[in-house]
Amino acid sequence: MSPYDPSAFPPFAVTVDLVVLTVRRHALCALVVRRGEQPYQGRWALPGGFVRSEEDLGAAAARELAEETGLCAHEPGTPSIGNGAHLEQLATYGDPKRDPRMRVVSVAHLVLAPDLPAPRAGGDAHSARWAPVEALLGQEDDYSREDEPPAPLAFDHAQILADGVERARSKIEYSSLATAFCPPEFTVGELRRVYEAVWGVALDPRNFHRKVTGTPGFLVPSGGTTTRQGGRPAQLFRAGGATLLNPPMLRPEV
Amino acid sequence: MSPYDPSAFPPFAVTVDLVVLTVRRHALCALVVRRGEQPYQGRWALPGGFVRSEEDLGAAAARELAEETGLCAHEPGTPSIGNGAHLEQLATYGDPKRDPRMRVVSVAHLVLAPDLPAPRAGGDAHSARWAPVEALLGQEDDYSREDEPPAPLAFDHAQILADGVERARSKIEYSSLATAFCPPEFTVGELRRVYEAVWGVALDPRNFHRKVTGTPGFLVPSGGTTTRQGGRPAQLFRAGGATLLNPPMLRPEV
DNA sequence: GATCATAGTCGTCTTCCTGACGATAAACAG
DNA sequence: CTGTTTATCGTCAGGAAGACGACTATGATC
Repeated sequence: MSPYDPSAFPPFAVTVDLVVLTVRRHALCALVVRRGEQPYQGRWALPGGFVRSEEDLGAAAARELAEETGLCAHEPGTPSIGNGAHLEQLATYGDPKRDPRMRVVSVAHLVLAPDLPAPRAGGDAHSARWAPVEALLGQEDDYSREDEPPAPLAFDHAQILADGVERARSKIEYSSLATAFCPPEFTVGELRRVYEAVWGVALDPRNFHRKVTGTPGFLVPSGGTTTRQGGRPAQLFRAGGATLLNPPMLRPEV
Repeated sequence: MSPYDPSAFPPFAVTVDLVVLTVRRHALCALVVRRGEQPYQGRWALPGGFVRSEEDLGAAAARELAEETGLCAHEPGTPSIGNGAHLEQLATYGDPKRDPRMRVVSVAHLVLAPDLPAPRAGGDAHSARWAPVEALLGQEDDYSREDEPPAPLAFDHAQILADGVERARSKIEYSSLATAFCPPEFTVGELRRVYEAVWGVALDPRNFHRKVTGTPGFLVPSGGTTTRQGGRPAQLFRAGGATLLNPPMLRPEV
């Protein structure tokens, strides 16, 4: 190396893998599909697939997402239309032994989506489901009554998932990205429960309310109220134009 | 798609590109090499090259870095020995048209290094040099007496460089990574000039001194003093064990 | 209908951090 | 010796955040 000789380069397969996160029943959940073939047949894996010949990486990720969930994702540059989810590139994994069949370089992407109905299984997956990330990553916490034993994810997908979760946890600190987990209209309490689920901590409702309503551009009132959470009616908000929070939300000490 | 069929995948070339940053003469500079062949012959580009068949992505980046600069980089997981620089994966660029010859997916890496002597030109590059990022990115600022007209970088390297610079700018806010720009022993003033060069702002020496010396684990005194910056002798420090700064350094308003 | 549980919202107080900036200390240049 | 440069310590006011009390407006229960 490295005479830049295009005629003699080692060929790689390039795939995209998706870390699709949502908040369901007060828990951070990831989308996983059951593998229908070897290797790791029958094991859970992150959704993904090959990048096509004339396809950009982000486009491939958005296509795979649509195939698996029907979601219309938009990257930050793209104008935000419809009920799209947030999509961003996460990292690239290229260990020579990560796929026993051949050399595969996978460009992982992170998707943050509001709570959805059951995912539709599509493509090569026998089935798809939402699973709490704690169970998938084999944390210490209680999945005593979870219906799925914590079989490890296929390939290096546990590492990819862990990286995606950590990205989400840190990114909602200094950006308004937590609203990507919420429906178009939401209450301060619902947004707080998103933070609590993603961080796995309890937050003071009064300080949280003061913080988010006092940050300019974070939330804009939509006029209505709702009692879907019970208790006193809560004001409804939409995500404001601000994307960066300054000063940031502070994650409580460990 | 996407039956995961290894026998029928579109082949890609996978490369690593390097954004190597350092601080020289109070300016943030990047390592660029002059291209010796088509396309973009004679233009400046980021150093990089093909990933080998049995080589991990980070290893390929470290190898290319050593070939270009002689630097021994270590990724965060690796134990930090010697005069190594900081290396981390930045992002992956895979636009189908980014290289006119063929489909190339490039995994860009970010390297932060202390000020070095002139880079040694190696590999396929006719020559290598440090260039201020402002000139490379065609900023508004004064490069009136720069010896190089701001010819745009080859391929999409201007975008990659801009992403790397932005990563460095934000990362020194909440991590101790600014010390990667410093020699093993440095003064508070030298560290402050790193921040000033990377951010392009002036910082109050008194508040900066209070902040960095008051953050536990950021700096540990090494015992000696130096007057290499002129003026009153300054205490010498080494980087402490802390990697995350909490609370972070605050970048002044724009 | 009274009571209770639940969630939302507004305030207060203390503590910590930061930005602005005065003042002193220790070197070198003339 | 005097001015210049850089380093370092201190003070003060303003803002943000954690802890927590108090009040409000619903639905559920008796």
